[in-house]
Amino acid sequence: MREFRVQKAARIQDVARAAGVSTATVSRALSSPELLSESTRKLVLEAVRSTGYRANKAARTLRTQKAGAVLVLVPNLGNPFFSKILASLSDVFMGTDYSVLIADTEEHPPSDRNLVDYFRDSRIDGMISLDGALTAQEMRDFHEHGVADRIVFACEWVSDPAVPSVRSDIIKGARVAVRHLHELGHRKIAHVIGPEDNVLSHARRQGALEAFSQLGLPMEPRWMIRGDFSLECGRAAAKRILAMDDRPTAVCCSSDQVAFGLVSTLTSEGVKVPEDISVVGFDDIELSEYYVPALTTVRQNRAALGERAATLLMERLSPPPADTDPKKTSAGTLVMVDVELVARASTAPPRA
Amino acid sequence: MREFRVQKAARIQDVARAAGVSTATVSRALSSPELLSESTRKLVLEAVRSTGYRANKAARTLRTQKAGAVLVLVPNLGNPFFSKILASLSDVFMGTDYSVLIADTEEHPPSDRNLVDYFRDSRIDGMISLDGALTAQEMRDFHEHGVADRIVFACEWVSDPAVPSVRSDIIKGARVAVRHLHELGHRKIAHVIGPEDNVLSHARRQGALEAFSQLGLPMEPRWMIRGDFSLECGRAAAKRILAMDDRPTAVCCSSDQVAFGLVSTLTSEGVKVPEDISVVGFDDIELSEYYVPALTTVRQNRAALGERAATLLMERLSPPPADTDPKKTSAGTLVMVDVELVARASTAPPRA
DNA sequence: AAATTCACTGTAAACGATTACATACATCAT
DNA sequence: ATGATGTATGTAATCGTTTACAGTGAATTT
Repeated sequence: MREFRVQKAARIQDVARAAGVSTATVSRALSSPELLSESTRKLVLEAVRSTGYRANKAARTLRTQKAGAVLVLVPNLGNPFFSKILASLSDVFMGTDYSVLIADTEEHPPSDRNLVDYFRDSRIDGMISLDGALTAQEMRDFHEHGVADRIVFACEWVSDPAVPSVRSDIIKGARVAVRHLHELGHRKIAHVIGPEDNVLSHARRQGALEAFSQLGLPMEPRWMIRGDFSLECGRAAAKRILAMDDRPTAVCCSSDQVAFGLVSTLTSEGVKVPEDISVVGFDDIELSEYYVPALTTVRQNRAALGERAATLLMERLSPPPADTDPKKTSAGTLVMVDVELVARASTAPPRA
Repeated sequence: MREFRVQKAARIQDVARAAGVSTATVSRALSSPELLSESTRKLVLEAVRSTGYRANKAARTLRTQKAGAVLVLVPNLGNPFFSKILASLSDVFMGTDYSVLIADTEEHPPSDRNLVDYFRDSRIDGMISLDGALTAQEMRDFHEHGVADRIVFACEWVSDPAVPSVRSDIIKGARVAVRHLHELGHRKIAHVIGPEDNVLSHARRQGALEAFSQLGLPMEPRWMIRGDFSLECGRAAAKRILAMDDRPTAVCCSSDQVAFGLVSTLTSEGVKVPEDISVVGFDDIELSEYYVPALTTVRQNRAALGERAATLLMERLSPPPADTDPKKTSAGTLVMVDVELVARASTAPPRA
């Protein structure tokens, strides 16, 4: 095996010596080059190059009180819906001075985590939460430690007007899903809805109700199936539906995953989709287009959600020059991302 | 809106004052409590509690030269195969003093990233790469800066004996897939294989060749379809197959995603799976069980892959007491994780 | 010619922990 | 009584930056 000589990392002092200047000058050459004369700057930069110098992040963080990192809170990293948003977030931050830390909230409930500590021990400057289920206590902690304005919610959110959020137009999403089914001729429409305490469930229900009342359809309580957003929940919903005397002719699901669980189970029980029952998903993850049948669904622009949330957080972390109207950023912000129906093969007119 | 008084964070000095001891004692109370007398320890811990003290990570990192963080390199965060492994990795580290940093290598090719810098500026202590496509230059950098022994590969790997890796028994996987199809009666078996330069493609091919020669089957070059691991590639492969005069009766795919793309396209062209063509995937991601038809595939134990990689890295970062045999850990390690065939509905005997 | 300004650069004090070394006191063997 | 040993604590140096402040000439103003 080859031998390598491990060279000790150069510090700013070494660069200063190599260039024949003070450490202050080296520091300035890197962070505020406009303060230096053309010649010194070149000199220092050359010394930086030749020594292979790289500024120590810990020292810099300690001195500047800026961590240069953000934390992303993901409810379930294994879920492709979230992981795609994470990908888009990380893309934005890669081009900046911020590192991206992640934490999966699923395995770590509020009791055995302490989010505000990430701020307090200067590991992070800001946070993006894809999880709307932060506790009231946690939000209080954020306020008490003055970091509430360095948090952005994406997808889900908490009802705290001080904390901005980026979200899809869920209400519209639910509405267009129902409209689509109505146009195809469906009148008996079931819903698989998320957990009671979830903000998305509320919005979804509101959109559906709006559409139903506008179309003069009754909202049958027995066709509201409570669940969550998982594959397993779709399977359970299918079983509920199969057991009904008077089955719906179409189902709106709380996520694409639910739709997959539903279709898979219906199909293996001999109920055809879309011939016997039409199914609409929600999210439009990559796979939906390749499902059998290709899934009709409401597209959430996940790339945009991530990108907007990241941008929003960065703006808050390093506010633009002070001449900007302070009122503009001081208020809680709400960025709404449009959704659209993607009609594919899992929906069709009901049997005559 | 409620007003909050933002309290300035307590430093170790404040705790020392509150407890009437020196900062050294406070530090010891937290990191080596056995050095202190029972009474002082209690005294300090109470002061820590009352001041709400939390040690500043940057200062600690600077002083101890340990970052308390690891970087996970993911080829494509949006891919559920990887994100599940990431979830499992992050789970292990959550219980420790390490934070998890992530970087998506897809959007950031070797040219515009500098991995060794993460080590050099003391942002991280170690790294886990799910990407086997690190350049030779990058590996050389790691060696030169003496950090090669703080890297672990998972799933994919590079051919560097000094760097340990955790991987599935891919060769066996390919073998059992072929055997399964053979047992069902298939003799005309096609393969969608990954990129030429990918380590997994090699292993896969080797396993398939072994099985073919043992079974006395010929390996028809025209049934080797080059591709990658994506949905789109599955679609392309389907088109290739549809265009053939003499079609295979079964196809082994390089991933479940490829299988989805393949099945989806075959089906929409009127070719039935498994009646006309059987399809075997690779990975067994959550969705495979819920696909239509449920996908026969080779299960990679993603939770184990992540967990083992994380454990392996931690061992290397904080080696067990020196009385352990040094030879045991100094050599490159290879942890092999078992795979198994999961027979579901996408495979069946060929048409008579 | 003196005073003022300006453009650069250097000196040294932080930032907030950890830890080598020194010290103090009690205990114990001789 | 004396020195040795051990236990518990304190003092102060250190990690590697950034930046307030001070200083130095040269250019410009009065």
